[in-house]
Amino acid sequence: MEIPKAYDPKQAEESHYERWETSGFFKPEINKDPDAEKYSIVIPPPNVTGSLHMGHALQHTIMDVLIRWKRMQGFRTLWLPGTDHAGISVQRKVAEQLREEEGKTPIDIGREEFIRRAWAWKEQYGNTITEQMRREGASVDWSRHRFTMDESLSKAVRSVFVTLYDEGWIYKGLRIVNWCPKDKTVLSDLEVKEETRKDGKLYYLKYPVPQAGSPLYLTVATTRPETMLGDTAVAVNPKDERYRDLIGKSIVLPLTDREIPIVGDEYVDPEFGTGAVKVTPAHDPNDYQIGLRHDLEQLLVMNDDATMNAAAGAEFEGLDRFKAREKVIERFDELGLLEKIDDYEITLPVCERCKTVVEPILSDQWFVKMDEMRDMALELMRTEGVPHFSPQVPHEKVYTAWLENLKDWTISRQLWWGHQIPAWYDSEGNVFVARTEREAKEKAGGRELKQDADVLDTWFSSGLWAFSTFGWAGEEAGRDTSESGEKGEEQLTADSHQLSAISKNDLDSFLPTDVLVTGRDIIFLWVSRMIMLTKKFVDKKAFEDVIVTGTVLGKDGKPMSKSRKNGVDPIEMFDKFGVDATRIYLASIATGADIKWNDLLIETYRNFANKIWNATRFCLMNSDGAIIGSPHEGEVAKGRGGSASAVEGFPAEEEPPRQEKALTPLHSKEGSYEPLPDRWIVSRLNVTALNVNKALSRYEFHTAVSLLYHFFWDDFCDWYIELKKDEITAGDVVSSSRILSILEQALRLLHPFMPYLTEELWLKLPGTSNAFHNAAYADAGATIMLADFPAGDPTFVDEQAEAEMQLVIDTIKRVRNIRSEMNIKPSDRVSIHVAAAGEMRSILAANEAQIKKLARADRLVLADSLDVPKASAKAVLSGGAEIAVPLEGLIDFDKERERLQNQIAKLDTELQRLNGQLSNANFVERAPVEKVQELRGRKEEITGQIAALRSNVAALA
RNA sequence: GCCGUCUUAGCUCAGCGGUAGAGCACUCGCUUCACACGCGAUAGGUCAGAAGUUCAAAUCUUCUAGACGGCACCA
Repeated sequence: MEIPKAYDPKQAEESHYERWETSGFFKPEINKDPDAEKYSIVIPPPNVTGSLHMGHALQHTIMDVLIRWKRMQGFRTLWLPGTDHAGISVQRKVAEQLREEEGKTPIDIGREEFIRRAWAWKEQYGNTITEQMRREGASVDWSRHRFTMDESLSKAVRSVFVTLYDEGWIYKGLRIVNWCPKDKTVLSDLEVKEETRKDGKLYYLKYPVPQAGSPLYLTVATTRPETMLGDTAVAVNPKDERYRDLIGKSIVLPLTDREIPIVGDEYVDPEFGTGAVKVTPAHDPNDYQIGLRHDLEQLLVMNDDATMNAAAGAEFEGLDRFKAREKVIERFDELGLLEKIDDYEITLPVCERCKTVVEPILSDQWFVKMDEMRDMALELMRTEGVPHFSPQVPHEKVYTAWLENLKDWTISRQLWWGHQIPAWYDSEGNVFVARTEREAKEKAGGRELKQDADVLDTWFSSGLWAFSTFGWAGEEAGRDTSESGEKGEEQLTADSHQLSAISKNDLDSFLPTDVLVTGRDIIFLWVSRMIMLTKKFVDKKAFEDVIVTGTVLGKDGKPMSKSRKNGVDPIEMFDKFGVDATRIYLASIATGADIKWNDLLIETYRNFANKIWNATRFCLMNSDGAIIGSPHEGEVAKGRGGSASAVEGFPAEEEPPRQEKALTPLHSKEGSYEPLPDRWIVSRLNVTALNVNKALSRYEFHTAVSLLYHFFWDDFCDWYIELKKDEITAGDVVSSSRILSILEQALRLLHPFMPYLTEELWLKLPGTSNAFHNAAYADAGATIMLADFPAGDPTFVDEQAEAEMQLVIDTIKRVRNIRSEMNIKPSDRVSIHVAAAGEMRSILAANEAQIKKLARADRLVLADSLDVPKASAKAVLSGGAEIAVPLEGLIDFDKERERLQNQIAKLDTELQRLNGQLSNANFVERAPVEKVQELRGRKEEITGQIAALRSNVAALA
C-alpha cells in the first residue's frame, strides 16, 4: 500500500464529511437499539451575521468530542444546530447595504420591503457559520437545524408572550430605559457596557434662588449639563444643615422660563459635589425615583436620536446632545452662572455593539417581571443543584448572586427585524394581546386594530431555544397562523422547516439536554433566562450540566477583538495546521480557565497528527496477512460472549473477525506466557481507555488529550513499536496482527478529538468494517465514528507487566545515558553486563533481543556479580542491580567520575529528605502506616544505589 | 464599594495535602530501513511574598502585593 510520507490534512478533510452527513451518521435515527439511552446537546445559536471565531471553535470542539464519544458508546445522540436572528446586527447590516447601494433609508422603503430584504440578506450571508461548522467536522444533525425566526419557533414566541401577559408577568409601562441613539432602540441592562473616560468633566452650575433671606445661588454639580433643560426640581438632603431652610423654596432655572421647587430627599449625599442635586426625572433613573416621590413633572427634552427637542427651548432645539452641552456651558458662562469645571474620571454607559454613549431616557416599553421566574430558578439550584456548572466555582456563585439581584427585563426593541410584538391597539389605545390578529380582533369585538410596531429582544426567542428547537410551539401549535404577522407568507414558509412526526416527539425524547457548552459572557443573558423559561413553560430542566469555557485571549493577553486586531481566525488555523490538530489543541486547553493564544502549541498537535499517520503507515507497510482482533496465528478470533452474537445479520459461518467491548485479550491472566511487551501494551491501552473515559465524564478534556498523547507517542510509538520492530519487519503475522489491533483501538480512542485523520487511517486498516460497530449501528456503513469506543477493562490492567517492563526500560535508558555521556557513536555496539539474580535475571533474559536492539548492544551478559574491566561505565538500576558497559579505550575517567558523582548527588538529596521525615517521631507515629512503609522502602533502595555508585567511584581511582 | 479568579521552568500552561510535570524554546549527539512535523541524551523551578493549620502544604486558612473578570454606584 502506497502511503505518503507526511499527513496532508486537506485531503482527509475533504473526503469524509459529506459521506458522514449523507449516510445519516449524525442523526439519532442511525441508532437502531430501541433501548439505547439518549444523549443530547443543543448548540448555543451563533448569530446569522457572524462567522466562526475561536470561542465557537473551542465550544464546538467540546460539544463534538462529547457527542462523538457518546455516539460511539451506543447512545442515541443528537447535537442540534441552529442560528439566531440577531435583531440589531441584521437591522444595521441591511440598513447599511441600503444606504450604500441605493442611498435610501429603511423609512424610504417601508417596513414590509425592509423585512423582505432582511430575509434576502439572511439567505445570502447567513450561512457562513454553518458552512464553517462543516469544515470543523461538527457532527450535528443538519436536518434539525433551527432558526429563531422559523415558523414554529415564532409561534412559540407569540405563545409565550401571550401566556406571560395573561398571567401578569409581562407589562407595558413608562420607565427610564437605556436608549441607544444610533440604533434608535432600547437596550436591556445586559447590552450596556461601561467605559471609563479619564477626560470627563464635572460642571458646577449656579441656580439663582429668588426668595428673600436665602443665599443668592444654589450650586449643583453635573456631568451632563444639557439635561438641566429638563430639570424639574433641585434636591438636597433634609439633614443637611446648609440647605435645610431652602426646602420648599424654589429656584429660577436659567435658560428657561421655569421656576422649579427645591425638595428634600434622603437620596442626596451631602458629601458629594455640592450636596445639591439637579433633578431631571425624564433623563436619569435616580432622578426618576426622586420625581415619583415628590410628584415632579417628567419633562423630556430629547428626541430619539439624542438631539434636543422643542421642550428644550428654541435656542437648543435640534442640537445634538454634546453640542447642546457646549452651548449650555457657554450660556451659563455668559450669565456668570458657571462656578467651575473640575476634571473628573467618569464611567459612561455605552452600547455593547456600536459603543455609542447610551442615554437614559423615559420611555414606554414592554417588560418581563422576573421575580417569580427568578425564584423558580433559585429553587431549582437549591433543591436539585441544577444546573451543575463545570467548573462549579466560581460560576454557580455568580449565577445565583445575579439572580438574587435580578431586575425586570426590557423586551421591546424599536426595530423591524425580529418577532413583532403580538399586541394590537384600538383607536383609543386599548391593548389586545393575542397569538394572531384574528384572535386579537375577536377580543376587541371586531374593531379596527393596529399592531405594536416594536419587535422582541432577540434573547427573548433565544430564551425559548432549549424547547422551541424540539418543536414546542405552545398551545397554538397546529392552528392556522398564516395571518399571524405582517410578513409575507412566502417568506415564512421559505425559511420554515417542516417538523416531522419524529421531531415533534423530540421534546419528550431529548429534553432536558445533557449538557450546555457556552461562554461565561452569556450566563445571564441566555443561560439563566433559558433555565427560567424552560421551567415555566415545559416544567422541565433545560439541561443537567453547563460547561463554561474559558475565553481564548489574543497573544497580548486581551480578549480577541477586531478593534485590537489581536484576533486569530480558526479557518486560518485549519488551513495552516489542519482541523484535527486545531481541534485536539483546543481540547487540550479546555480547562475552563482563560488561555492565551499561541500558534506554536498547535504545532505540537500537527506533529502529533503526523506521528499517528506515520505510525499507521509503518504498521500497514508490514501488515501482509495480519488480522485485526486476531491474537493468535492461524486462529480467527471469535467474540468471547456478548457482542458478537448480539449482532444480527451475519450468518454464523461467515462471522467476521471481531472484537468484544473489552480490549483484545492477548494473553490469559493465569499463564502470562505472552511476550512482555504485548502484555504491557495491553495494560497501558486499558489504563488509558479507562482514564480517558473517566476524564471525559468529568469534562476534563485536557486530561483526556494528555493521556492519549502520551499513550500514543511514548508507550505505543517509542516503546511498543520499537520493541516489536524486528519481528514485524521480519513478517511475523502474529506480531503485526497484534500491533494493528492496538493501533486500531488507539484510533478509536482518538476519534472524537481527531475525526478526519482517524477515519482516513481506520478505513485503510485491513478488515475494518461495521463489524467493529456497537450493535446499535450494525447496519450502518463502515466508519470509525460508529465503532465502539473502548471502555477499558480493569482485568487487563497488569501491574506485574508494567513493573517488569519498567525494568527493561530502565536498563535501556541507563545504557543510552552512558552512551550519550561517553560520546559513543550510534554505530558502535557495546556489551551490557548486569549483576542480577532470580526473577530480575529471567525478565532481562527473556527480553534480551529487545534490550540489545534499543540499547545498540551486541551482548547482554547476565551474571551473579559484575566481572568487567576497570575501564567500564557503571550505573544502578531501580531495584538495586548494578549495570556496567565496558569501554576499553573509550572511557574518560574524569568524565565517568563526574557522571557518577552527579547521580550520587541527586540520590543523596532525596535520601536526606527521606531521613529528615523518617527521623521525625511525629511523622512515624501519625502518618498512615503505608506511607511510612513506602518511605522506608524507598530509603533502603536509595541507600543501596548510593553505596553501589560510591564503590564504582572508588574503583575508578 | 461588593463578589470572584489568577500569580508554578525562558514562553504557554497542567497538577490542587504525601518524592515538582508537559509542550515549545535552549544545550549535546544522530541521514538508526514509519516519521527531521523525527530519534536519543541532558540542563532548567526556595510553585508571587508573609503568617497559620497539619506528621506532611505548590495544593487548605488568613493577610499583603500585582494582573484580570463580574456586579453595583457614579449629581
